[in-house]
Amino acid sequence: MSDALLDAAVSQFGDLGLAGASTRAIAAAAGIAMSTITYRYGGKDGLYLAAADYIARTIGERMQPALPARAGDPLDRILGLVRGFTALMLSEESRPWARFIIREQMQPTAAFDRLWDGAMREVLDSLATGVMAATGRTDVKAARLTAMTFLGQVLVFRAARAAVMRALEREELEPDDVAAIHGRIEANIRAILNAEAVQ
Amino acid sequence: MSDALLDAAVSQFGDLGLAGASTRAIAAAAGIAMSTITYRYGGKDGLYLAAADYIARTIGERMQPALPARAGDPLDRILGLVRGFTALMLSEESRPWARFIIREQMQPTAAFDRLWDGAMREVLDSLATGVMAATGRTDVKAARLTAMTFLGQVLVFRAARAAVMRALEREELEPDDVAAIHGRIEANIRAILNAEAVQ
DNA sequence: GTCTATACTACGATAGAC
DNA sequence: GTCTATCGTAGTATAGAC
Repeated sequence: MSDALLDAAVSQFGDLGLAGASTRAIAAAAGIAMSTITYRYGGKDGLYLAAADYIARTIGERMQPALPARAGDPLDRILGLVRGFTALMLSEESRPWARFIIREQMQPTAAFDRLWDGAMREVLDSLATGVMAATGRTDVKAARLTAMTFLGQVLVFRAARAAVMRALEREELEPDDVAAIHGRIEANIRAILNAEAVQ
Repeated sequence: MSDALLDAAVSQFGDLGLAGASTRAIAAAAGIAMSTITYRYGGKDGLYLAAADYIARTIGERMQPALPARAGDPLDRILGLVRGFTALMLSEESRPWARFIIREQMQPTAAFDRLWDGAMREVLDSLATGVMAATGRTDVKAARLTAMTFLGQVLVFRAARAAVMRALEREELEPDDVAAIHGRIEANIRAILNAEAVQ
């Protein structure tokens, strides 16, 4: 379900933060009166939480297909999950809500619980399970740590996008940059899991 | 050189962003009158840029010892650089200015140039040079991409700190968590460089 | 339910005393 | 140089018309 008000809220909260965004501007972008926000969500804070739910729902839908830890090669499952996450992080679509999430990571509010429960925990668990299966190791915390380093290699291309663009000397990501990033990450993960596997 | 006003500015701009932070609150934290900010830096924007310079200077000083691409094993140089960066990202000291930088990454302003030139470019170049030396490869862009994935594995522990704490089921990072993170990252980098090295 | 009006608060900038 | 006092602007919330 699409919602003009929530789209505008995610975009502006993501770009400017809770304090920086204004309900006037959000309402204007959504084509409604500001007081309608008060009516529907009780105020700015309520709208912010609703935006978090909206993001969690969207990510959940996007990642769902890759999630189930069904039978199959664990390495393939991990690579599929990471590739999906990478594509998401590189996409323009992810920009506003990735910003939203990173802000919440740095300063969690009640909205972070909704993001974590609604979208993040499942992805991390699925990755950690795959890591254990692929390496033959059983330390859950260690597997989660490894999974985190996988996610970090992907996240950096969104969270440090400005530095990435300077490093690549580009104005924006070209298709061959995207391919190179996918290839680099996949090679890294293969190397790490390979080195970690118990004989 | 320490400066109460710049410390307060970095902290509050980092936590709340340019729009969210207020000059009144910054001045109060620094124990000066708000109008003194106008006098010294011309206004809020000027203070923000000065804060960026201050951060770049601080990071430059911290990373300086590990930077020179002197003789020695390239793998050791890389691991030393990454270990220093990891210690910085895990430290409480880095919290306020890491937030500041990540905000600038997501929405670069003129302040990003100062951060990039003053602190980041040198670290990335040094890492990329090390990657080329360690693997025997000569593609600079590819080496920078690899360096970025190294930094991403470190950055995630600051940028996604809230998720890390939930994954580790901790309230705050304990010494053995820090040791495990250092060990995980080092093992990953060894595996990646090893797999990448031309025979 | 959604709008327009308005009340109230907090912000950044500036002028002028010291 | 640093302060206090004040101005204009923009923010959220609310009351009341439709």
